[in-house]
Amino acid sequence: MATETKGAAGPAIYAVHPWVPGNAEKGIRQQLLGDDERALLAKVAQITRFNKGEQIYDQGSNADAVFNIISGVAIAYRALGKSEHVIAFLYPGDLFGLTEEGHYANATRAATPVVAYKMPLRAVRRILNNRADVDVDVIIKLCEELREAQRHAFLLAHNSAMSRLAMFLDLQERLQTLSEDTESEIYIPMDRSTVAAYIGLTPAAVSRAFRSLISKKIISSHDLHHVKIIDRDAFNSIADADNTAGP
Amino acid sequence: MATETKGAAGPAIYAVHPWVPGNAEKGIRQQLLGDDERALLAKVAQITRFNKGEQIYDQGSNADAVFNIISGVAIAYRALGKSEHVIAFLYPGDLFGLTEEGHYANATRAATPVVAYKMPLRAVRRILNNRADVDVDVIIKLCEELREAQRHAFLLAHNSAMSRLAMFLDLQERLQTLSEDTESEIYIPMDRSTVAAYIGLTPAAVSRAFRSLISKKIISSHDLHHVKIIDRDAFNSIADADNTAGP
DNA sequence: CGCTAACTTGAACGCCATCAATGCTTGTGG
DNA sequence: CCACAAGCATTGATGGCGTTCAAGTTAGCG
Repeated sequence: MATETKGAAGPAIYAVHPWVPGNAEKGIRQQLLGDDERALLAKVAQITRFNKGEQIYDQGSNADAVFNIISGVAIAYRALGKSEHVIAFLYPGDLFGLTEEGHYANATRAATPVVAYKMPLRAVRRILNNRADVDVDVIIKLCEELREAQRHAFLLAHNSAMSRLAMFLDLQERLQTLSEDTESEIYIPMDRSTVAAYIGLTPAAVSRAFRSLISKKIISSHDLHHVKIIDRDAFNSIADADNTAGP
Repeated sequence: MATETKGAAGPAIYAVHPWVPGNAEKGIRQQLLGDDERALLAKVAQITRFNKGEQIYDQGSNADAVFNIISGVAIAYRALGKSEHVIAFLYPGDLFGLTEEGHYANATRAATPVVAYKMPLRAVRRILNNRADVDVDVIIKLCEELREAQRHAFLLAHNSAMSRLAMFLDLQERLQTLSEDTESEIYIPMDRSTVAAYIGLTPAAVSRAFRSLISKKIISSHDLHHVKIIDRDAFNSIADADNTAGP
């Protein structure tokens, strides 16, 4: 419906293309899809908007569509008792809803206002079966998401609140190195309790860890959603925590 | 070299095929590749053997090959200080070395004697670029690995040793539901410290958690590598831990 | 059959969870 | 534009649980 195709519009998958030498080291993210691929996907895509906090889909509900974020940040999460566990943060260029079939394995909601392409599963499946080039792009993206999930588990394997928080900030910074340069602030789109649910702590512990990093003059923050790393060396030695091994 | 092609030999990717109705619920794993695809991959594959504990590749080394396990169990891990963090356990039918390019993102070693197909990256890339059908299989497998990594993170988000251990056993059981039926023993191919490195605890804590589950008559074990679940209900309520919410 | 590495067990410490109270911010309606 | 209310973030005190370090035991391998 709301699908105009001016220029190279259409779904976009951003990832570090691993076959281009130099990219992996520098963490350069680029658009994987070619213009014709984007146009192809655009034909079956609908632009959808979600308000901050709005549910995108529920865990266990029928999975009939795949999403591709245009702008905003979404949260993939699962119920964990009366609280919840955050699985991943989804940024522009990310693909989701693909990882589960039949029923969605996690729930997803918008952390900020979100604009996304919504693509019916049947159509996506048809394209995947015919276009090897699109497939490869999806494979690359999935590898990236897999690495991201592994990093998340790595983060959770640390048992100091400060380490976890520092690693979290590091991850967020990396996710935003799309267009920003170093020395800039890290933007934290989600609230404290969501951060807590991601790094496996209580909001209280997250708060204390923040204050601890601030009092050590390692980071600074005036706004709840913006953090700046002051002492990069100290920060790294905490983020790498027990990771302070030799080469 | 050691590549005989009798019948439908060649690399095999096992996964829950999500497009076949009923599979997802029952967790039925099946061979994704067709005979011709297996033959195609077999042409570029070499059968390789590793002894128990032998290194398959190092973290950061040049990634020039993809592996597909035929038999045995491998461990993907990363250094974490002077200890290590286990990222994943790789079972027959799993694909690895694919997720990282240029350099391997994790190290991998054999937990038991391992036999695997080793496929040069260039050849695999060529196949991926041409065969949309193979691509789709890889995509399905990657989605499964992604879910697995997410489950791992979910496990690590719990903060009771017993919960983590129970979830770990649950995962292991699931990975082995390839050919075995319920009520059978769970096989634990790796040693305690590797379990500890996977669930983010110390070996001491793992030991205590085991004894705790045993003294509660929830599991039994005579051998360090075999566990049987006696009280399935109690087990589930611990494995789902705080996950004891309604529908 | 003996050695070595891995597992178990114990005691003390430290860190985060918990619960509760206070302070801040965001959004809403007057 | 201000006042109020509701949710979110912070902060404090206490207790439980896993880490740590170390000693003792078992298991696995030559």
